[in-house]
Amino acid sequence: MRANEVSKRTALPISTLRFYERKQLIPVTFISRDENNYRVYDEEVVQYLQDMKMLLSLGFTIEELIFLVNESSPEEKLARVKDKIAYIQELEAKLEASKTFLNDLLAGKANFQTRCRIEH
Amino acid sequence: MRANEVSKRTALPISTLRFYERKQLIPVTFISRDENNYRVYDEEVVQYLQDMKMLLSLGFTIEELIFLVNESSPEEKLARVKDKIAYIQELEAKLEASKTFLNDLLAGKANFQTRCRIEH
DNA sequence: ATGAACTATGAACCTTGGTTCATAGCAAGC
DNA sequence: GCTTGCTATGAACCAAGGTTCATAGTTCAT
Repeated sequence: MRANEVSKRTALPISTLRFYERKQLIPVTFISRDENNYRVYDEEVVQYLQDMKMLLSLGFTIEELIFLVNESSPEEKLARVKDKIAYIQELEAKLEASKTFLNDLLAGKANFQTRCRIEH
Repeated sequence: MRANEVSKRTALPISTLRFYERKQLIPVTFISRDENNYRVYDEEVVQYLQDMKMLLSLGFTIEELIFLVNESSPEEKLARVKDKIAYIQELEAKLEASKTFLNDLLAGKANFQTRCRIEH
């Protein structure tokens, strides 16, 4: 499979595929080269990239993912994932607080709008 | 009040205060100058900055906040805040999905770990 | 067999939200 | 009055996560 197909199947720009490869987020075993030096991607890379995309969208950084993928110990992987779940729960609490804050703004409970109006 | 005090009361570095000012996130009416050209901050700027800090931490960008603060129409402000609440709700749904994904990882339902192991 | 589309490369560029630096003028305590 | 510390400025720098560019070789459809 060449870059174009991987790009279409993962909805990641080719430039991003190359960027991830440069960052070593894509294990070398997923990519070989043909006689023209064109990249040949393994079938499995599609699912792998979809997972990475998901994990990135959760707030994992590329560095974290590289560590997660390359981490030799399954226990370490589990620990990382558990950490992330805890982090997500914190985020959820924060978002709840945020909604309250914004709803207070809407209800006029905060003096934010008053202070904004001062400016005009 | 000078920069040092604002910095201490908002827990924002002075460099950040100047950065926000440069970006026009701080309305000019909150800052004047003394005879030495030192900034003199209005008392109200403390609460204002605390609000901005909160809003930034929710995912508002500086550009959004500038617009929100300077928006002349109260209706527009309300619309913006409502949009943000909707956005936060989307985020919450996404985080829920993320937790499910990660819990599946932990439970070994995904084949992510298997594929990770392939690399070693 | 020719032009459009695909692939390769390294380097430069981009955005967001800031921080650091070099240089210089005030300030405040002892 | 001297030293330490606060303030000022513009410009450069930073990290993250990519994207764009210039240049060059390859492939595919007609």
